[in-house]
Amino acid sequence: MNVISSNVISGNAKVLRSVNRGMILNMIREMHPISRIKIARLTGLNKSTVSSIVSELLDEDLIYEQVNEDQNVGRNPYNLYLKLGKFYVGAINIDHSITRFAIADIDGSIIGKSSITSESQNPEKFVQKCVKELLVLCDKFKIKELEGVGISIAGIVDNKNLKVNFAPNLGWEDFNIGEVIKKAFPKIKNIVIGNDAKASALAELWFGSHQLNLANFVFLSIGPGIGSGIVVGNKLIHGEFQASGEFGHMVIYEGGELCSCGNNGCWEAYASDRAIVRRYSIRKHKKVVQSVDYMVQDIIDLALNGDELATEILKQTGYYLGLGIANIIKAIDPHVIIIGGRITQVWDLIYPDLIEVVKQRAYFGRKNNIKILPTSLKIRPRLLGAATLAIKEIFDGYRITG
Amino acid sequence: MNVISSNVISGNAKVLRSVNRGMILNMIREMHPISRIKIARLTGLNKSTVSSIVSELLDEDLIYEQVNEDQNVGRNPYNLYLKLGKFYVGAINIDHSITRFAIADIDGSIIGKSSITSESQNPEKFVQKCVKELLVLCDKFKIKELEGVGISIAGIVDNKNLKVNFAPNLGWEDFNIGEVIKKAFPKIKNIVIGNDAKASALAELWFGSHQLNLANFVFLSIGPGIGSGIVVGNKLIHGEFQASGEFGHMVIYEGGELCSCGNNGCWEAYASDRAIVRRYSIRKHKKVVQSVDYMVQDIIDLALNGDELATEILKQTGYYLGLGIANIIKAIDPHVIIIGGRITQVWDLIYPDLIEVVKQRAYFGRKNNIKILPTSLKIRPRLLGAATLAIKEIFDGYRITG
DNA sequence: CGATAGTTAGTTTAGACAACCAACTAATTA
DNA sequence: TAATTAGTTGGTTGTCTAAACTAACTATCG
Repeated sequence: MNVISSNVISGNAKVLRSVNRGMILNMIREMHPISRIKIARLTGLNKSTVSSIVSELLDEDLIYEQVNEDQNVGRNPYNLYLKLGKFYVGAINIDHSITRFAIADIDGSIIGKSSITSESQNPEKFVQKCVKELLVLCDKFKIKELEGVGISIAGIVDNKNLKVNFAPNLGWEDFNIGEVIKKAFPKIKNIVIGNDAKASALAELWFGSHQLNLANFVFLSIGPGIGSGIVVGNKLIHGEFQASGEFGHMVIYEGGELCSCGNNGCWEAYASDRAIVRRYSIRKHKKVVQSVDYMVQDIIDLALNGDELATEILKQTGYYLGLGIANIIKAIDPHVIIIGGRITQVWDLIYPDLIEVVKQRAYFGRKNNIKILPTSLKIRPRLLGAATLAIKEIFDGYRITG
Repeated sequence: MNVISSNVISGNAKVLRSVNRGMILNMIREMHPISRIKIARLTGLNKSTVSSIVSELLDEDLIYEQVNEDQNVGRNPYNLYLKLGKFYVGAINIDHSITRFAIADIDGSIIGKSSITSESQNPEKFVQKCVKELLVLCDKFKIKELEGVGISIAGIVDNKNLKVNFAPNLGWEDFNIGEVIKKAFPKIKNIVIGNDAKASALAELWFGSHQLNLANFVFLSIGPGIGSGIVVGNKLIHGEFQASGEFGHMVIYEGGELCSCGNNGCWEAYASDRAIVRRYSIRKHKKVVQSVDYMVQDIIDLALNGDELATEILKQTGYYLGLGIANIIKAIDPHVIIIGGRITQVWDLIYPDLIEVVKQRAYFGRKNNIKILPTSLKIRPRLLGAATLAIKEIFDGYRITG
């Protein structure tokens, strides 16, 4: 029905250059060290074209070269590397209790970090405070300029208009966060905001160390609620209203437990940190005890020290996680599912029950192909995700698909 | 992690031409009548470039032009149209009971149709029979050559290798259907096979008459089971093992009704045609009666004639459909959900209960934006879908995305 | 052990291709 | 006849390719 479908564009010489430049730059980013000739072979481009683009990238200081000292027959190639220590981005992760900051290099390595307590009452003032905090970090690490700032936040966000549509934990609605940051950071080139789970997925995709093809995968972010980022063909699926991947509120038990959203039987009423605390406190104290953040870590620590009840509750959670993951597999059929959150601390505890349900419910003989793993990231995914949002802007360009 | 991500390619002059040619051809297909100048304005291409490509398309006989007789100031433009009556494709939809055939023009209009009873015992022989049937149709309508053949089938299929991985209703597994067709149709340019629900989604996307943007939508195919096709950014999501969109087997009621897959509480154990028959026959006869295909139409006819029990059972089905659809909305966040299957005959009966659950469970204030509609196709979606699979090959080319 | 052949990496230059631009023609109304 | 809009023509520009070149290394053989 619709015609110039969303982001499909026509091509000319400059677009062509941008496509090939982007391809080469990303290849160097992902595979460095790599030589011109290897790039030519992998991309199918003529080696003279590769040479021409590489010399542009050298001029732009995005990459550098070094002679390869291998002892092969023939002339040694120059190794090409991504250049670090030159361009930096700022990262802000706004969570319901703590807001974290970081400065990152374009390879995702963290230069410096800090954090403050989140304040939700006056979003404008709070974001101004965040920007100041970021500037302090820049000062501390003698960074004069940021190439961009990425903000990840628990809620539905509209990156195009730089707005937070709905962040229930913070109580923010239709807040134009981009405007506030633009005012405080008038010189900045890129401001990007994203949902925290989707940003985490990006971080895993770009900087994860699992030796797996993540072209099609789902990142599950388990916290008080459950969010996710769905990656298909190396790209995030955002959804028509930026609300895809809200698996936390899918029904798995029609008429079951009451969820924070007001409905019954949502997955996160069974498998989230909040559900763990609820189940544990009911069993332990015969009533529901609040304060999720504290408690879930306590329960995990108890389990790690051999506490029976805590262990039982967490194993149960593995089962419930598996139920929802089986649904995700049926919906998306990803190659891998990667899980982030405190629960990954007790991975060995939850995994057996989790994988058993998944295998039992994995339809169509995929039993041996299901890869479910904890995140490989050493930095908090949501914070590194915020950085990735900004880094992505530097490397993304046009792409040709066939 | 992976580098030359799947189907991303580098560009040169020829690829550029293909991108722009494809864009113009598809614009004529979707919007005809349209003039060169309008295409230039919409694509952003220079009008001389458009003229050059259009004259190529005229030479290839894919389009034709006609003077526009409007009374505007200035020279009248030539209207460009897609040329019909020149290229045809064959379509085969293999279902568990009936296999249908069609010859279609490249605008999706059906030239001729026929059908035979499905035979699953000897897949190779049966497919040979299908090919013969298609040749008979060609003969009947004096079509000398087919540009391609599309086959849609209820099951998991691997289009790359033209294999049926798993078709439980037919009992086929790892059957190389492409080889059989290639042998019988040695001259044919394109053979495409696809899952029936995914093919239906394509048919709705290409030839549906809902005046809606279907760039992001889900087609739900309700039959004995429930399958779906997920379209994101105008493209089908296939899944790592070609098994995405198998929403029929997601749990909505942990521990609930037994499903044909052996697990409990799957959506299709509540909302499929088979579930309708089961619930109706238990209430009517105090036991489960088999033969789904017959019975569901009977129950629908009863309801259309005012039968109370049939009406009640179908309204209940509306509720269960809504439950699963709410899950799909949370997973994918599509712009529209379109439903195909016999159940759409009683759309007015099921819709109120369906939409009520969906709105109740639609998180994040989307209550007024949810579009759930019956298919707009006049031809059986699964058959037109098979045709679309083959037609798509004629129009698809490289695309540049930003 | 040193000259030379063989091998591989990267550069240069000429040519092809496709899009762009500006000036043109064509066909209409005011 | 002026104004307007659609479409064509011919020259220009940007990018990729192909092939011949240079650069730098190893192997080997007299």
